[in-house]
Amino acid sequence: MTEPQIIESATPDPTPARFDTLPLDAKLLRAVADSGYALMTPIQAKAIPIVLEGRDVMGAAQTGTGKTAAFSIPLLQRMLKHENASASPARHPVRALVLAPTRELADQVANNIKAYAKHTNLRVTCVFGGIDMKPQTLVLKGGVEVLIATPGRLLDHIEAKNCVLNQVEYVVLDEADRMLDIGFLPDLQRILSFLPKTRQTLLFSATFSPEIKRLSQSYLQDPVLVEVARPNATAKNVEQLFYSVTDDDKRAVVRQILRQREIKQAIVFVNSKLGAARLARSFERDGLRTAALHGDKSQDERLKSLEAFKRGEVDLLVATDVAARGLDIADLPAVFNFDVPFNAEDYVHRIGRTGRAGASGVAVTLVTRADARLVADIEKLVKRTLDLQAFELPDDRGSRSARYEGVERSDRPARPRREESFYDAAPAAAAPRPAYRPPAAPRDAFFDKPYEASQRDEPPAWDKGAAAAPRSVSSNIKPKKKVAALFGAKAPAASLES
DNA sequence: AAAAAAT
Repeated sequence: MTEPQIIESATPDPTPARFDTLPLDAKLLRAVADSGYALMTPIQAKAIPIVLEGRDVMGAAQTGTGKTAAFSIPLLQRMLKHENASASPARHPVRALVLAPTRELADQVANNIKAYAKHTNLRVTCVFGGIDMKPQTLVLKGGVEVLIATPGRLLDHIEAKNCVLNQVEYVVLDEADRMLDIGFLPDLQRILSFLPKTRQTLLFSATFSPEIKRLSQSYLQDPVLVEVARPNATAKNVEQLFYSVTDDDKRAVVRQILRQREIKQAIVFVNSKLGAARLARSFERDGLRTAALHGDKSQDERLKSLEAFKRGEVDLLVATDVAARGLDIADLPAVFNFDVPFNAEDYVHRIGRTGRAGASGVAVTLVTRADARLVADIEKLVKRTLDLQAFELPDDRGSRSARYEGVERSDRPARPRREESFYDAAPAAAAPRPAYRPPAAPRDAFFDKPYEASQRDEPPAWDKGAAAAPRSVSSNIKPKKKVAALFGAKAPAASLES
């Protein structure tokens, strides 16, 4: 295997190039201008010319820097330029396939591509699960050139022979490292088995572990690695705060920070669907306009929650990692990690929901003593020393729910409906005092010393087996054996690390 | 220890 060519730029070009300097069809340039873009971001400036050349690309750039446009605009240009001569018009084969790991992201990417393609004759559609297949089937049978999909539903359509994929010329894996992880890989491989071997393949993500880089080489031909800044880097414009808390204090801490920093909107990430549902109810009782987004909700509810949040009708979106990747919510000021994510990569993606397109944002991560390993993993991945601070709540906790913690629900006094808004009704307002003390008085020795990746506490019960070997930073693909098994003996040896 | 993606 040949070494991939590496195009890298640590510092953004000081004079960003304009889209209209690119050799693009006027129809595309007009659509880009309609979208309000004149200047390219660094990943766009680097990747678009290479995609236009027809090369396979692995593109890595920080969250919120316009990766979707970086692959879709040159892809549309190539489709306009290179008519599919072999296709018989009656068959309407799909020419470009874009795969995404969540339904909401597939929908968003499809809407972007539709906007860029609006002056062309290319037909763009999106299929994903959770909704009726029939309308999707009708559209597919009518003919579609650009198909955006989540893996499961696409396989359904393939099996039902609703779409023809044997003439696909372009494949994009958005959030490529997620698409290549163990949970998606079997579906992905089945889908790829229906596609021609000769095609242009594009992989894009903000995070690529060395293992995934290696693995992805078996899906790329003579690829160019386009990297803007260090891989796995977090956006510079996101302030990252880490507070040591107890589980019981978490909700009050979030409320306190919302008030203190006057944060009007935030995503609160939790690690489980049930946790998301419960926490959303709790914030709702506190008078915050809250919506939940997780995989146990109907697709209709999921889209409604997200739309309400985007429209600003909702203050808090309590979500699982279904919302961690790719979702573009304009001007979101804050992200909370109510639970520390299990995968360090997901930390990078979660906090990437704020600070998009150059805006500033704050990311607050609540850390309990059980999270030491996870925080160390994040530290190692983002190659930053994380400053863990103690968080002191005001004496009165400012909340009924905190005071009645542990009391049977039926024993609680009926909660009066709030009339004032959450922010106006601040119960702690009478006692203005700093929300937290600097870590001068750490709670115990655990929080006293800085985390180190090598620091190992007694392994938790669930992780006894792994205690001997150091934990992989890329926990997505921890079970190396399984990955190797999928690829048999011919696991690719070429590495992008040089 | 979990979520996501098909039903």
